[in-house]
Amino acid sequence: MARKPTKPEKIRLTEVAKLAGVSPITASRFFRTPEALSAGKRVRVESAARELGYVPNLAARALASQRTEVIGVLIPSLTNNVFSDVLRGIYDALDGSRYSIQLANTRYSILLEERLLRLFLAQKPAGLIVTGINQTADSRKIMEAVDCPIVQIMEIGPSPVDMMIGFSHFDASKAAISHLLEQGYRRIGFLGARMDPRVQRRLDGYQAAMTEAGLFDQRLIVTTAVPTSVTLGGTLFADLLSKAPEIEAVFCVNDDLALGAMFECKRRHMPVPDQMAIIGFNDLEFVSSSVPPLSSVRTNRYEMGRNAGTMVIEALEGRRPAQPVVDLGFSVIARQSSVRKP
Amino acid sequence: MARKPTKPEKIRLTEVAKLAGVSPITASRFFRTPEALSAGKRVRVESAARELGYVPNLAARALASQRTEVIGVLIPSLTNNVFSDVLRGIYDALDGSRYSIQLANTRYSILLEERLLRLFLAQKPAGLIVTGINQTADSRKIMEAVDCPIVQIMEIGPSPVDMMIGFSHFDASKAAISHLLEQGYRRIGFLGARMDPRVQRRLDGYQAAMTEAGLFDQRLIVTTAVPTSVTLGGTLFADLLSKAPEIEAVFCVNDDLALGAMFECKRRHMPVPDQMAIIGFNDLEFVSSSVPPLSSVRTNRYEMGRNAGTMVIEALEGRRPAQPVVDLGFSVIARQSSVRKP
DNA sequence: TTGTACGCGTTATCAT
DNA sequence: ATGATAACGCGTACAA
Repeated sequence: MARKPTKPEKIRLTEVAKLAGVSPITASRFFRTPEALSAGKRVRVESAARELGYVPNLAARALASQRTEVIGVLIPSLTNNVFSDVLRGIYDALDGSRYSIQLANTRYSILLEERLLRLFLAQKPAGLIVTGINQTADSRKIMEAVDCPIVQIMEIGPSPVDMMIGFSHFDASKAAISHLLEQGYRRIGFLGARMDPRVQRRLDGYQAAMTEAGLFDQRLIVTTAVPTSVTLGGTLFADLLSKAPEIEAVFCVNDDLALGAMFECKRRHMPVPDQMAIIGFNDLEFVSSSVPPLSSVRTNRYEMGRNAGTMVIEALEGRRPAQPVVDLGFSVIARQSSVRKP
Repeated sequence: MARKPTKPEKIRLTEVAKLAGVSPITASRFFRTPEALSAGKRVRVESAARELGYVPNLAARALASQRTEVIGVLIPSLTNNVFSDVLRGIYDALDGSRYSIQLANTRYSILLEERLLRLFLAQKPAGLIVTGINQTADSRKIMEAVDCPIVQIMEIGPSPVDMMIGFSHFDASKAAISHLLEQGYRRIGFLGARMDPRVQRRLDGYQAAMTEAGLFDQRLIVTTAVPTSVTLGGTLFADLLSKAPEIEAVFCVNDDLALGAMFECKRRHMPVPDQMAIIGFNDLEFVSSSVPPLSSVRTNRYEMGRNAGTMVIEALEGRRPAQPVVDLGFSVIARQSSVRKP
C-alpha cells in the first residue's frame, strides 16, 4: 500500500479554493497573477486564505513550475567588510521583490566555489551572483550551460559569463600610486595580504605604475597569503621597514592594513605623512575619522551589490541591460595621510 | 489537455535506476541510506549516477519528504562585524553537513523579522537560528508552533523558545564598569549607538553599576538610535565632553565607538588613558593593535555561531543538549587605554 | 476569466 | 534488502 492520503486538517490551495468557492487553479492564480482574477473572486480567495492561515508550499511550487525564486550568491568571505557592503546592496535590491537570497561562502577557494555552484543548481535558482572572474574551467562550463541570469561582481573583464559589474583593480591601484607619485613620493612600498585574484591585480597595477615611473624595486613589496587584519598591517609594515628603511610612502591593499601601518608609525614615533605617507584601499568608514585621516581608494561596493541585484531581477523580467559589463569605477580620496604639506 | 510528459533527456532518479538495473526507490535509498543497500547495487547505482551526471531535484525531495535541509538564520545586520563573526561560526559548523543556510536580514526590525519568519516557514526549514530574545508575540507563537530545532543567539534569558546561546549583556557591561571603578575612575561616561535590545541591556548594566557605586548621573549618558560607526564615536564623545567636561573615563557600547572616541581624544590632544580612559565592547581584532591598545569586553561570537549550528544539527539527530540555555560568558580585557599608571 | 486533466521527481508505506 | 504503488501540493497547457 502507498502512503495514507493527506489529512484533511492540512491547509492547501484546495482548502482555500473550497472555502472561497472557486477551483484550486483560480486560487493558485490569485497568488501569482491576482490581476487576472475578477474582483469578486479575488476578494473571496484572499479572505479565505487569510481565514485559514494558508501558507503556500514552496517545494510543490518549485516542483510544478520547475523554478524557484531563490537567487544564489557566492562570496569568498563573510568577515571581510568589503563583502558585507556588497551583500547589503544585494539584500536591499531584492527587498520587496519576490526573490530571496541563498548565500554561500567560498572561502576564497575556487574548488569549493565549484562544489557550491553545483549545489545551488540542484535548487534551480532564479539567478546567480558570483564573485570575481576567476572560476574553474568546470564552473565556467556549468554557468554557461545554466539558463538563468548570472552576474559576476567585484571585477570587470573581457568575457562575462553573462553580466558583470565591478571595476578595474589594476587601474584603481595604479591611480593610487599615481597620486603618491604626484605628491612627490618616490620610494613607495606595497603591503598585501590574502593575495586573492583582486589583490593580485592591485599588485600588478602597483608594479605597472612603478615600472612606468622607473621606480620599480622588488624589495619594496611585502605580501602574505594570511588573511588581512589591522594587526597584520603593523607586522607587514615593520617587515617592509626592515627590508627597505628608506621608503617614504606605502600603498596598502586595504584599509585595515593601512590602519595597522599607521598605528605602527605611531609606535615608532614616525609622523604621518611627514615621515611616512600612507594610502589604503576601499575607503571604509573609519579612514576619514582616524588621526590623521587616511587616504584611500573609494570603491562603490554597496552600489555594486545593489546593481547586481537589480540586474538579475531585470533580466528575469526580460529586460536585459544594454551593456552586459558595468564599470562602476573608483576614486582616489586624498586625505592628510598622503598629502605633502606645502 | 495537460502538460506534455517529461522529455526523455532529463536525468531523474528513474534514469539512474534504469541504468543501474534497480527500481527507483532503491536508487533513492542509495542517496539517503547507502548502507541499507547490498554492496553490488550500491556500486551500480553510484556509477550510474556518476555516468549520467545525476543531480537530485531538491524540490521533489522536499515535497515528498515534507522537509528540507535548509537552516534559516535571522540576523539584524550584515554590516556589523559582530554578526559576521557569528555567521562565520554558523557556516563553519554546518560545513560538511548536509544542511545549507538561508540567511535573512531583519534590519533590527521585529516586524520585518516576523515577516521573514513566516517566509522561512513556507520552506519547512530543518532548523532556525534567530537573534536575541525580543521577538513579537506573534513571532513567538509561530516559533513555538513550529516543529524544528530553534536556537536563539546573542543573549540569554529565562524562557527560551527552544534553545539559547549567548551571554548576559547586562553583566558584561557591569563588569566593564567595575573594572573602571577598580582603576579608580569615578566620573564614567556612557556612549551608545543603535540602541537595539542588547545595547539597551548594556546601558542597564552601566546604570546598575553606577547606581550601586553611588555615582549614577544621567548627564554622563549619551545615546543615539543612529547606527554605529567610528566617526559617530567621535561625535558622541564630543557631545559627552560638552555635557560633562569633568569625565575621567568612558564606556563605549562597541569598539567602533571606542576607536572614534580615541581619535577624538587625539584630535584634542587629550592623552589616553592619562586624561581619559576608554573601554570598548566586543574585543574586535583591531583594538589590540591600536595606539594605545584599547580595553574591551571579549565576547565569544565565533563560538556562539559555531555552537548554535552544532546545537541545531545535534537536535536534528535526536541528541538534544542537556542544557537548553548555554551561557558563553565574556571577559574584560584590560589594556593600556583604561589602566591607571602606578 | 475560469476550469479540466495531468505531470513535476521524489519518498513514505506496506509487502515480499 | 528490494520493490510496487500512491501521494506530496502545486502549476502548465489547453479548452471553454
